[in-house]
Amino acid sequence: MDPNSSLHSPPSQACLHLAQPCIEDGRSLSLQEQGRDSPFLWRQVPSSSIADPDWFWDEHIQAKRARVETIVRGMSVSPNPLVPGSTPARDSLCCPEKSRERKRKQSLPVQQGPLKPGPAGDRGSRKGGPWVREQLHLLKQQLRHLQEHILQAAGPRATAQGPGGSETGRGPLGVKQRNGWGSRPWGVDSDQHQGSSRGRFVAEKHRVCEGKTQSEESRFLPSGAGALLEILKKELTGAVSQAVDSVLQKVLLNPPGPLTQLGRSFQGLVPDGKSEPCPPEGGACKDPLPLAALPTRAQPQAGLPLGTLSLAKPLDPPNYPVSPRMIPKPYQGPPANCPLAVPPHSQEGQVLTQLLGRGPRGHWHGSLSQDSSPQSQPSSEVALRPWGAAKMRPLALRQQQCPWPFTSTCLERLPLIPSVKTEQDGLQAVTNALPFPSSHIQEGLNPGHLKKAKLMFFFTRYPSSNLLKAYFPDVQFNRCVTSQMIKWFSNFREFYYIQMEKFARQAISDGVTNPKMLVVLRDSELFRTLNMHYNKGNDFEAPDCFLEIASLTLQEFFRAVSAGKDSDPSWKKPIYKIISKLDSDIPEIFKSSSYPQELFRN
DNA sequence: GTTACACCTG
DNA sequence: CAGGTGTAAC
Repeated sequence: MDPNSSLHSPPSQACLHLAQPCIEDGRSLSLQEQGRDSPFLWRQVPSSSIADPDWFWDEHIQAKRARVETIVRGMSVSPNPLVPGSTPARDSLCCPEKSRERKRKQSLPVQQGPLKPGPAGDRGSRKGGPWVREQLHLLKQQLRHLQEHILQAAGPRATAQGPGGSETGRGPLGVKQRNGWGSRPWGVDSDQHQGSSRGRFVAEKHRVCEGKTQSEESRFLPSGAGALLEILKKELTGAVSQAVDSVLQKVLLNPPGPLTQLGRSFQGLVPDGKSEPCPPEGGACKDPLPLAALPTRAQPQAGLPLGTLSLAKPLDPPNYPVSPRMIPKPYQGPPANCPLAVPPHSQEGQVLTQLLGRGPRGHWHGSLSQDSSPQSQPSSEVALRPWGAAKMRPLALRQQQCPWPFTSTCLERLPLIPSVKTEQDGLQAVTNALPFPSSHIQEGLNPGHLKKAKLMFFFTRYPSSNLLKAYFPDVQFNRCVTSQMIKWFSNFREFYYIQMEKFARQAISDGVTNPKMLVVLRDSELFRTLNMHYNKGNDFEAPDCFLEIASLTLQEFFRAVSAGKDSDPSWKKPIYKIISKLDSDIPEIFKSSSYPQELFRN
């Protein structure tokens, strides 16, 4: 509404407290540093096809596709985290009531356990990061090889494609491919979905190279073949790039390690059709923004007349570079295990699943195989989800019970399931090449949704049901689900206000007299408490606007208590009213159905 | 009557 | 975090 009313409160020290570690390119560098020779997958590529005659194009194409699949398949059996069943069977398959009880007691710990930061967390991130990088490299290498082969196949007509001949293709292509995700000639989403600021940067750089490369290649080909070649290359490149992008997105959103922070530049990456154009240049991808300069709406000014504050709670398109800066934190990710049984038709997704699942919070990233393979065998399903096997029951199974605590109302969801599945299947068919289907409606809320809701609390304390619907596109909202989610936020608020009151009283008892002295900083205990509650893994950086809201809330409590208003039974109401008007826009990235979840149920 | 909320409880 | 309850607004 009034984005400009975002009076950035100068006085708020919170805004100045921006010293955040910028680990931006730790990953990028690693990506390039990683060896480029990763032979094992490419051994499978029959080099003989290189010499295929022109008229063998079709077969050649098929072969290449097959190879891509093979590669992906090969990757899908890569080492996988294995977490010795720390998670008991999650759902009771018999009694809904029991199921609910169990859910209450188990789902939470499950979520919180791995999320818990701390010394023990190191293992995961250290493992996950390199592994993911390695996988990314493999993908990129494969892409490069594919293109080389294509070029070489075209070569016979052109220059000799001897050992040195490959240089023809390798030169320019090599450059292009080293940054695999930056090269998407056809530009399907190349512009909007760079997985990171670096990715974008790289992409720009290579677009230049690309033109040259292609023109060079074209010279060697007959016009028709050249066109075909281009198309092929685009397709192949696209598939791989998309996979890389997707993985990258997931990885970055749920960084296994000191990857990088990124803005919402990749928001559109999610193949859920809800992608949004990446803001033209500028801010979008440069994330390590001085948050202080962000258009945080509704920046409360402590001491400012409330009337002057932006009360808007509307959803303007937030240009809000959320700064889902992933704080590199040690995370104990589930150790890898190596699932052998892979549903044949979900390999691609599975690769990604594994990539993602290895992230620090494996339980967050679920296996996606269910979507792509509705009939996937339970056994393999379990095998693929070592870190939460029990929780990741095959959809088919889950659907037959009410997975959710709501015994009566929940039943109404059951009829929806078939259609949901149908939709998923359809999507799967359409987006066959897509790494993972992210647009599937869920008929219930899972821990990932809870996590997301908690993070959203940083931006909105009083979300409307419509807002929730907008930000949980993968949730099939019904009365039951809506109530649950509303209840979540109610609980969040409860905790929030309790803390506020507690700290306000403490400040008073500590002799503080000036409410403006009460500023919530990132290193303040209050913030830590809150952050621990809403952002346990600390994998998201709370926005500064939250600090400001927190500061204001604290001050309001302080004032009220100081003034003795707490004798009035409803003394908190005015505070609630104030705070309820200070919701900020939630970053668009949160609208992604796969952010930051993709949990076991997916 | 429904919805959303705060509050209390387990 | 969920359930229950009372309240208030629509």
